[in-house]
Amino acid sequence: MKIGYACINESLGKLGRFKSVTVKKSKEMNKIDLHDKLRNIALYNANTVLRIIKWNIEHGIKLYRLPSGMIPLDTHELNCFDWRNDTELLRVYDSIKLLSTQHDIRLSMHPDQFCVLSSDNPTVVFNTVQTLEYHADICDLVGADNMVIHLGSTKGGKIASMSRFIDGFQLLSDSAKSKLILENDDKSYTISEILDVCETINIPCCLDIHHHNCNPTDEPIKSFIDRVEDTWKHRSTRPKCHLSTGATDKTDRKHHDYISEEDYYYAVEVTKARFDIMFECKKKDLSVLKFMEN
DNA sequence: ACAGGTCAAGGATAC
DNA sequence: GTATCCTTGACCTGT
Repeated sequence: MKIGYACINESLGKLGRFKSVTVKKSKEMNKIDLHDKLRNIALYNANTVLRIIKWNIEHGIKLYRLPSGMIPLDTHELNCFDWRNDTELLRVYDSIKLLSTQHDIRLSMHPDQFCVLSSDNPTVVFNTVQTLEYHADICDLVGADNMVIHLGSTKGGKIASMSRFIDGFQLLSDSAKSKLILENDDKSYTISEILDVCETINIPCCLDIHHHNCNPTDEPIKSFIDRVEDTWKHRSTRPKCHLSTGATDKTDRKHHDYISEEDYYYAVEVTKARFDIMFECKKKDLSVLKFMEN
């Protein structure tokens, strides 16, 4: 069982953070300057991931999520940086892959809220496919095994939306399909509904325990564990769950700075210590460290 | 050095 | 239909 965190590393200070550029700023720049800026940021972000993974190795942390902004403006029409063919950048990605493989580090990604495969707007679905393909490419280059998203929209009802999601999934490349995993959310789709979709299209289900507390099912969480585990069987990876502590109480959708001991040991118990646990809290690595000392 | 405002993208909700 | 919030982090501007 591995535990880990997402994106930022607090211990490294400024060196554990990432760079970005806004569309607005990019529009004010000439193409050559913008190209250089995008390339520099992409290189900086890749080296930051490498730096963080080295730090993770020193501290025994073997689970880590890369940020979505590895390539600034990734799928935006303004992007003039041919990152897929940049030898220097690919070399850094390769170092990440090599180091992670050597040290048994599990990597993942999490495309953000704008990725809505279930949208009723074809343009949104088209953009989502582009974004998922971009994430899948980065996953391949650094050796990440999965990318997790939410089911998304509920327009026209959940049944119709789940059906749109399944249709949207068919638009993805085999590479993206083989990495996509689905997570229950804190407002709309419960673990039960997510499992139905996962079983239909044969993709793994990522159980978010805090989301389940906010958006529960009639049945207790433990009754879903076997089904969740079964969705992972066809991939050669351990099941994964997300864990947060509510800012004020169990059903507070806002995340606390740290994961509480109570929540952590509950997650271990519920998943029978057979799942990797991704911490989702503000203090990132600092929270994970608290549970690494024993 | 620090505080506050701003920023690509979708969706839900309130008016 | 339009405004606003959700929510996070980086960056910029003003003090």
